Amino acid sequence: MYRAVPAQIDLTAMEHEVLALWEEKDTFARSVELSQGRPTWVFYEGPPTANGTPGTHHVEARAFKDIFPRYRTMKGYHVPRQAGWDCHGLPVELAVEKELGFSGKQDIEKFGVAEFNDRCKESVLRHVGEFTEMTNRMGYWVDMDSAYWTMDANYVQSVWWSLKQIFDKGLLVQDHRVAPYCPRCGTGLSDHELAQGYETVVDPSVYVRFPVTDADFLSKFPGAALLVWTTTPWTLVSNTAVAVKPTATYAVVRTVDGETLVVAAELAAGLFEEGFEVLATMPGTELERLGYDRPFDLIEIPDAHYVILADYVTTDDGSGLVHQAPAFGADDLASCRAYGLPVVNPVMPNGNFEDSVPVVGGVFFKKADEELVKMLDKSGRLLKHVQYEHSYPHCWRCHTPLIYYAQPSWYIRTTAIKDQLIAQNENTNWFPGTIKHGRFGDWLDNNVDWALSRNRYWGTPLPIWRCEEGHLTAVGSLAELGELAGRDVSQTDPHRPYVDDITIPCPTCSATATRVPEVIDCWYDSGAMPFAAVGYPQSDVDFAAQYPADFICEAIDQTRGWFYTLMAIGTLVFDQSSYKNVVCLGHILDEDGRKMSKHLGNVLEPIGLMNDHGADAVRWFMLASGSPWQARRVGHGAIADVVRKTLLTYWNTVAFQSLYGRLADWDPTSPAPAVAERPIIDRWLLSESNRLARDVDAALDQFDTQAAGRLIATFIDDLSNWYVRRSRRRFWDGDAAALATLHEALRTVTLCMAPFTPFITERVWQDLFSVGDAPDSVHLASWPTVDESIVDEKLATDMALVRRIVELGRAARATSGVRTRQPLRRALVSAPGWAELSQALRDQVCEELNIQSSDALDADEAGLVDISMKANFRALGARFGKQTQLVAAAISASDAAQLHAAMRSAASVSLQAGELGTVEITADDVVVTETPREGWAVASEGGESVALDLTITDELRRAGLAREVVRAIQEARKNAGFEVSDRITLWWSSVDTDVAQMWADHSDEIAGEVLATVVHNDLGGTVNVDVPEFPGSVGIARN
RNA sequence: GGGCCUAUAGCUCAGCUUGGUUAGAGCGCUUCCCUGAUAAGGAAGAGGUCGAUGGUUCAAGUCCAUCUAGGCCCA
Repeated sequence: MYRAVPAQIDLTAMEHEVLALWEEKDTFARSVELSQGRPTWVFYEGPPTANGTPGTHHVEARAFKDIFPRYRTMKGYHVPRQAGWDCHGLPVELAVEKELGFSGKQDIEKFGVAEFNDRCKESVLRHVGEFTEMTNRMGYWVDMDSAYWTMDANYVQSVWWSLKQIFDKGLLVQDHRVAPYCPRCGTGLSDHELAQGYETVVDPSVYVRFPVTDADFLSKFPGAALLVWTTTPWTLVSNTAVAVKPTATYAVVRTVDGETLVVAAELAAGLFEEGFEVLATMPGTELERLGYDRPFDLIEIPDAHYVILADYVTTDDGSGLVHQAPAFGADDLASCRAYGLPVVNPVMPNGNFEDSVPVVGGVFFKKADEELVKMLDKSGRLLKHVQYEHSYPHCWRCHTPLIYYAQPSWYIRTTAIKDQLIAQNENTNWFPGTIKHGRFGDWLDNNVDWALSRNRYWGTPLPIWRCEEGHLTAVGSLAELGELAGRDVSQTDPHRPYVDDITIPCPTCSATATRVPEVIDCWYDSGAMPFAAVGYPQSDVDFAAQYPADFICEAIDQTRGWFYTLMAIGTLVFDQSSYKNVVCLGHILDEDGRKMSKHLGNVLEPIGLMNDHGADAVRWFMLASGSPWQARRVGHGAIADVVRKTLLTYWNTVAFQSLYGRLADWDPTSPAPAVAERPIIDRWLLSESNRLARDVDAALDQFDTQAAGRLIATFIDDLSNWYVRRSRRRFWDGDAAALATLHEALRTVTLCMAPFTPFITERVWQDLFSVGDAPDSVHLASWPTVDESIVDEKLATDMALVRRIVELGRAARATSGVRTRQPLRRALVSAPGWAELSQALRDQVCEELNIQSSDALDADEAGLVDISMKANFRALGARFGKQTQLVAAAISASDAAQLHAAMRSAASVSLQAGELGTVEITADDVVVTETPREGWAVASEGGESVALDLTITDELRRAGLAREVVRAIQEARKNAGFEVSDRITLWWSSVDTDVAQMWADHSDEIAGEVLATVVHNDLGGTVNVDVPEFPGSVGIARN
């Protein structure tokens, strides 16, 4: 026996009950336990950075991270799900700095690193609580009790171990890195900080002559000079090279002043407006290694000062020749390094030139511009000097102009394993596929070494100890460190400042070695989670069994974040990427298509959103509404739609089944009638539900939640608005086949939906399906088994035709103005396939349209119909190609009726198609539409038409009246608050003979419909029934 | 500057892989119908140069190229 299911449901309240049920029964833990021993499907949770409150975009990612493990569990896999938290990093530090009102590293040092890191840790713990609450509320099943924390001592040591592996391979090295740097605060800035500080400034823009010194070149072009453009004259002191674009065309020009200059050909006209003469042109490649004389001779830069090639150079502005100062530009550094050029930096960390530099010694870098430009002018090097307005990054704290500044930095030489990375990517399945060779593939193709170190505090300390001699020792664990130090340090917090205090005698020279001051990029932490999360290799785990992941999922911004670091570290340490399938989500936007941000005030708070609409609705929206790969707009309207359209329709069908199942005292565990014995509409529904289970399975196997969701939504609509609508009468009668069929169909769709909407399906499972030896949770149940013998594609096609014919019939009724309650005698149907349809299916049409009989509109009626015919281009195009139009024209020009008649008697017909001559046409080459002529209500579409006979006889009119009476009584019953199962007594009274005749003919039928046990031809009843335009009175009373 | 994604009804989106001649759904709007599960359901109507241009083709929303606009990532 079912539990009673209310027709109305408060989704949010229901979800809280379900959460309590899961809690009480420990359902998640049991679902993982019960699958022990089955094949493992490996999932890695990408740790959210716990440095802020969770947003709606986290719900999106977590919905996807939840659905596939649930689905795979139902499919018979064991899917452990370990949560994780990303604890380190600059965002956490910045948040704490803000809380403490700090404005830079000096404040942190003053405050104390130990104290500061404690605050960072505390901040992480605080935010993790909010994530946990959101995660629970949305029904994301992930084990938070065993969560990994990137700040845990064991985690840090796993990271150390992996860095040691990389160090031992010679791939962890120290080098220079150019990064934005604030000379006042003495700190580098992250990209995020950089974005906050752009200000519009006016800088000098200078064109400077660099005289060529190459003898060969000068012999061809005496007195030639390179024309070089820059907006940072102070960097000219450090000029090391000049870069040209290898693929651009350069010209040697003679100006009106008789000067010989080298510039990019396409920029010459803009630079020399007074006119110029082109002496020669050449590709950039021919200028390579051309020597020149540098503008200032203030500092030593050995083995330099020639032209190099660099792809990044553009010919959009300037001169097409770019001055290179590798200490002050990331591009400069990369291109100069390719030529082995030296990196010379005369600017001190405080932003001033070193005192030893002539002229500008002790001057703040930006202040030097003026003096240097004056010198260039004096020496005759300056060709052109204009003021140039552009946006330049400033420190967001102190507004000091930032300097792009080379600092020593630790790198992982990922470029050395680039080919391996590309090969690993080839073996990875991306969803959507475009990312693989697009955004991610491009990133790998243009791989640069990973700048690993950060000059910060709250991070995994770089485990390298260095002695005065410069010998480096990589350390893989606290135990190892203890051995080296000669004392037990296993209980030491492996963070700064504690780990900094541990010194070791250098294994090479025995001098004292101290840890290098840097911490590492927190992206490395998260990329190390496949092994660090389980404490490998220090712990005792079967690592091979859970590496690599079968599935990971994050939003698209992770292409250069986690997706990359996971693959890179996996490849560096294990020669294999850490994941096989990756789902890459688009971003979530607000209702107006803007990015959600606190600044704009358009953030949807996730818990509020879920309490407004229900977590199921939000999940369904994320998973099945629109394309998950694309940026999507989220708003209350769209989510409310999910509730109304999908969830409540599903729920109401369940409530309907429960209501009539209970009324009939139907036992879901009792043997059901054999499928083959059931009415055709039951067989259709069972075929559809088997198709559903099969097709949703196939879609989810390909990570396509959108397609799967569409299948489910369509099925729910079919279920409610076709199967139940058509079968209501059988449910009123407690028909066992109908109850069994709907029960089975609901069971299938409930299982298919369970990974999407875990709450409502759990509730339905409890109410309808958790009986006998069935699992006590839908989430412990298996994916529905598909019985292919029940799938009937022909029946699906036939039913689709029936439903199209019904639609046409409804349209015809609407145009005729004859309401549906008025029975009609006959419908004529013209549609391919109609003639072969079984009587049972035709009966569906008649019942739905309230028509007594339906017949094929065939040759016998030919005189009554108009026939129109048009070409079937798909068929004709395949046969006639270029001549298709000729044949189509011939078809429309011919007499449709004649042609149609000819086709009925012969397989093919000859037709004159203009210059093409005679062609043979078959019935497949045309689309025929037949429409009756007079006295019929007609609707047609796409070669199918329905005609209704509008003749209304007295019998039909009385039958219509009987229906009218039934409807009025039903309404009265409902208004009077009768239960649907209440039996009644019926009274009627009328002096009209026609009405009397109607009662004589239809009394039993009416009584049956309205559950009347007795009918009196008299006045009476407790409830008066108002039948419109009824000459007399009708009354009812509950028995 | 580079890469990727997107552009279809007032709004949110399918359709594009596999080209076929009145281009679909939902929401909203107008009119009507139906209703003993339903906050439902159904019919008709208004509303579309399928971002622009050019090309391929007998035929282009769909394939190709270029462009425009927006978004994301990177410089």
